Amino acid sequence: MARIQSLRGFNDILPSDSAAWQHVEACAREVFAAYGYGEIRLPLLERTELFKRSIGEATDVVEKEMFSFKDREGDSLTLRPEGTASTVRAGLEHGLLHNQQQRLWYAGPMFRHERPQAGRYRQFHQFGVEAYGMAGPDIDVEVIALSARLFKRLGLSGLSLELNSLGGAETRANYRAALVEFLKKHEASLDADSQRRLAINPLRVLDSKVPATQAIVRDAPAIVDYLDADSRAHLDGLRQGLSDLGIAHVVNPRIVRGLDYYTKGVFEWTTTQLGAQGTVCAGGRYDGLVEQLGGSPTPAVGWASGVERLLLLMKAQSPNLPTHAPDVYLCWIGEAGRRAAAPLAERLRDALPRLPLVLHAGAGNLGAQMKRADKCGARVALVLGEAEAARQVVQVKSLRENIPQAECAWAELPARLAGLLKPN
RNA sequence: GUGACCGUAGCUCAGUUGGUUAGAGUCCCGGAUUGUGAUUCCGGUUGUCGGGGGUUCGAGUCCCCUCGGUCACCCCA
Repeated sequence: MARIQSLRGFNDILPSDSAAWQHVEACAREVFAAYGYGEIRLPLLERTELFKRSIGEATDVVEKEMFSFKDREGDSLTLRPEGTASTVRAGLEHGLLHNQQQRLWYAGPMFRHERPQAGRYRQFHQFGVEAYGMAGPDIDVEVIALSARLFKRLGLSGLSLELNSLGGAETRANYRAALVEFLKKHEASLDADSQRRLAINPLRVLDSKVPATQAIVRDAPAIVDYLDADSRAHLDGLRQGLSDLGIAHVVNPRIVRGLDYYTKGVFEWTTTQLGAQGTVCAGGRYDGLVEQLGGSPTPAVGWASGVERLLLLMKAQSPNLPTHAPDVYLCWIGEAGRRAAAPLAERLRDALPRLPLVLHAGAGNLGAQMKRADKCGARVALVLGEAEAARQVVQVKSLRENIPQAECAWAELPARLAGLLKPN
């Protein structure tokens, strides 16, 4: 009989990995709090129309990557492919964006119907920040500094920050016209994909990896030369602010972003250590989106980061990620030991609520129990037999360090075990 | 959506030009040690060889289809 398996690209996160996930999430939460960002929790399902109107009809995400379906009333619904659209929708719905500043963060699963590969899954997890109501580059600098601090906290190295500016709507239109004019002259020499993009989304041609196309694109007009004064000043301010904070970056005129709502400054954190999916965090300014979704004109900037990619990178860079290994394994022998063990375990948990302690359950002689204690990664095994129960003591055996086994009275145990608690 | 490679025990894998009853390591269980793990020794359990069809006296092995995985294209976090 065929067993039911998870859907393609939908992964289970097992206990052997979930400690590392929790660590990343906890670090992110702390950093968001340190900058005064408030969490917003959003539904996973939205009206399809929301994503069409925000991300853009002609983008790949909307054209062919959304999990969309009709519900029982015949409405078209979509599992969210990203978080920004929902954040704006919720902000407008609850009046969060009207004439005020907001610093928000979110975290959770996103869904895109793509062919899975390293660092790319159909259900993947992002956390992101969004800041509303602040037009100057100082807030762009802030969200980037926040991301840099987070990556540092996670122990990541070797990431590089690339910036570009897409300008406002007007410069984008001007630049687009100039670019199309240039590319038309070389149309015959472009690869097939780029020829197709020329008609649909010419900016993406800049991003092509085909060598022949790259050679042509090298001489193409650069958007930087078309920037309006406002966008120009914004980019300069952003760069200055980053330099003031010592955050290294390069301007890469070829980074474009596949979502239509971006304006002015956009950026990506990338690594060369993750194969083809090297972008670990990306974002930018989207000053037009709030108005586009029915609000008043509101400046906005934000980014999103992929948790799976961060974890892949952490695994590649640091050999020991956190685990769920308990500190203490309590073994017992005989009926008297068994009956004394559970109350003792509860007393220890009362005294040391954060001490992970596993009480042996089920069958198994002492040898088997010690084996379990070792295998589950405990640092200390406690042994409680008939003799110990009668005298209200336990044997304390260190499993990881060369410390002789010693006896300890129940009353002294909390003090003795407190030293095992991990800092923080 | 396109392409390449790969599917044999819970895990990592071997399996000869097609040839008896499909193997190893690991893991797990028991014992050597009726109360001491990680080392050692002994014994034991673990299989729809991804699924279906075909060729053949005979298929884990060859062919076709299909499903799944990995990586890349594309795209993006």
